[in-house]
Amino acid sequence: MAEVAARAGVSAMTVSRALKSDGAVSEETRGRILATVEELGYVLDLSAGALSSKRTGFVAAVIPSINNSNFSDTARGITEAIEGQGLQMLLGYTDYDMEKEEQLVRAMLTRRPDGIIVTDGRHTPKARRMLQSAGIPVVETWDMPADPIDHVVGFSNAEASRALVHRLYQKGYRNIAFIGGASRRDTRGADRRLGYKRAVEELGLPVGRTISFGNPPISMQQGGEAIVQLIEQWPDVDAAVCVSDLSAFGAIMECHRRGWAVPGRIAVAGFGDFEVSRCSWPRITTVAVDCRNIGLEAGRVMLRAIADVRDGRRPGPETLIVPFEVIEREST
Amino acid sequence: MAEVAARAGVSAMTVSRALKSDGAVSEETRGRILATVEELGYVLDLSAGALSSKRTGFVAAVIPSINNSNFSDTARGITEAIEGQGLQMLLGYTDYDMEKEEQLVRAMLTRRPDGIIVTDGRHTPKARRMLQSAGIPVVETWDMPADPIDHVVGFSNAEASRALVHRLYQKGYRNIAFIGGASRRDTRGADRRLGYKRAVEELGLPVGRTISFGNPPISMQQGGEAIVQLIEQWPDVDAAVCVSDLSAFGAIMECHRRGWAVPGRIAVAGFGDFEVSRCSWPRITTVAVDCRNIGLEAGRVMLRAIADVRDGRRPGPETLIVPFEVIEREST
DNA sequence: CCTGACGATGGTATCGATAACAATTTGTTG
DNA sequence: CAACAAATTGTTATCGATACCATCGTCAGG
Repeated sequence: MAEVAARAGVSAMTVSRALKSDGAVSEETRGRILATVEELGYVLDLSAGALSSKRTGFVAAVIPSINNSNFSDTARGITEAIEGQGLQMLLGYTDYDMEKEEQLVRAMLTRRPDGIIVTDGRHTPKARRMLQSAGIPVVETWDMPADPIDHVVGFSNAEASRALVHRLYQKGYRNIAFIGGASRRDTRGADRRLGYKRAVEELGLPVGRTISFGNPPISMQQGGEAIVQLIEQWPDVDAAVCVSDLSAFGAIMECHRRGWAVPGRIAVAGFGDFEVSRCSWPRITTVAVDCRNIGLEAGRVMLRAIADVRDGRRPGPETLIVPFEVIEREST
Repeated sequence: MAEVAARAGVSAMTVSRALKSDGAVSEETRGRILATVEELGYVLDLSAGALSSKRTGFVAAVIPSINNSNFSDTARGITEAIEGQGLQMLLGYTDYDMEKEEQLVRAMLTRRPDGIIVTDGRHTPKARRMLQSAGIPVVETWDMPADPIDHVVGFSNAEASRALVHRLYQKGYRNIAFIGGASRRDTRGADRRLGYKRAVEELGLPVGRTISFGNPPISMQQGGEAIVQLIEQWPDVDAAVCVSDLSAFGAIMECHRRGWAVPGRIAVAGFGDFEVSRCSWPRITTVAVDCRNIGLEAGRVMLRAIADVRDGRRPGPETLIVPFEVIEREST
């Protein structure tokens, strides 16, 4: 930067100002400086700027999986919201593992992000403590935490799942099962199972029709294996609620292969409104959440929070509940 | 850090050493320091360390889309390779847009990564120049660039597509079409189309059976729309090669809906071996590339290159060709 | 008992930018 | 044209760690 400054006949400070959009520099000087920058191929070093300004321009985002289109949509939403504001997303994934989340949070805080967005309402005690004492805005998403750390942009997975079961009941199904992961690592999956459980209980339906299969993320293939197991174990089941659309799809395809009509022999519903659910045949009944919008809103909450910190304001945490919708299609 | 140092009765330098794995500190002192760190809840500030050590510990990774499981698998591979080496991935996506790639590269270089991995062999002239003059290792992946910038871990999309068409020919198909995106933004898609073109020409098959539909990423739904258009335009077509498995899946589902047998009325093949191709019915013939492995290898090449830079070595660029495989399934 | 090697630790300069304030120039108004 | 405000630019200290070199014991070998 000193070199650019010398060449343009100004001080380094003026170069610095010329390179920020809001810098107070005369148009003429800015032009000259930008030309010099171009000429020398100079690239600003934000890692140095971060040190003096005490703002890195990073927003850390922690998602369970980068391969799950629901969460990558959320990541896209976050990017959309913050890019253009001079912020850059620092993305990491936990593989649905709270221990890994803790490590990741630790690693990210080491980079001194201006804020952090996590995709869960539950954390290890250490992770929680780190998030609380980091001194930056925190947004928890995709969940309704019982005891929020700071801001929240989410919905109740249990409520959504419950609503889906009720819808199936209205349609006439009376023996409804749940297919989900075997591990409790996936807290959202656990919440969906809980919602299912509540619904069958309050509807007076047979309970305990639950197949647990594999570790998250539950794959299409596991859905296929699970539905076979389900039908063997409880032949009278007439509908299956799957923890996600992917397992629902796998289940339906396995049914096709075996000549079981969907619906007819068994109805299958999913969760998440993945593209495959809209394009497969039959199309899959599911719960749609606007994943990208969760990211957008989380990003916006983060922008406001960062601006508040910058300007010394101290407003309370925001809680945003995003809507979900049960979408009925041909699979039920 | 000064506070930790004072509390532990040592200098800041010793604290710094205690916090690196390779630091030369006596076990006793390290123990005392780590205890103090824990007690105070101190978190190392890498953004400051980066400035003095001139190594940020970032590896920038630029992929076309975060929603495409092929590329997110590659990103996972990169993470796997570099994490545990004190490196952190800085991920960005271009939406298959070379202009956006340029902006992204610019933004990433501003963070002074220790290396950068891009998912393409073609770039805007400016992007190319920036990558060349950044003074850090560059790995181009998923492609075989005509004129590599530095290291390469890839394969020829054209060759893969050509091999697929040949396999269809062996199976007896004689009127083979291609379904791809309308834009030339997706350079890999363009390469696949090129390979298709070469194959039908050298096999003496009818040429020009090409449907272009929508912007990348080509969705499932667009695959469905495209196959209808294809059959209307050339009713004698007996096989369709799709630019990706997702469009192939959409096409097959649309055929189901309309009662067109796959195969029979028309065979459909994809590209990428997405999970949906293994789990749908019929399962989809495709070209499998080990996406995660591309990331792993790219990460390893990067690790070596960074170590070389650190130790002042200056070996030539590596080129790694990863294998692809045509997998024949029931859809053809 | 001296010497040199080595392990452990400390002191100081420095990485490359920006904040904060100071200084200078320019413009405006009565 | 004086006087003051606004716009522009410069100076210096600083952000929080690490590189580099110096220092101080300790111990083995002669």
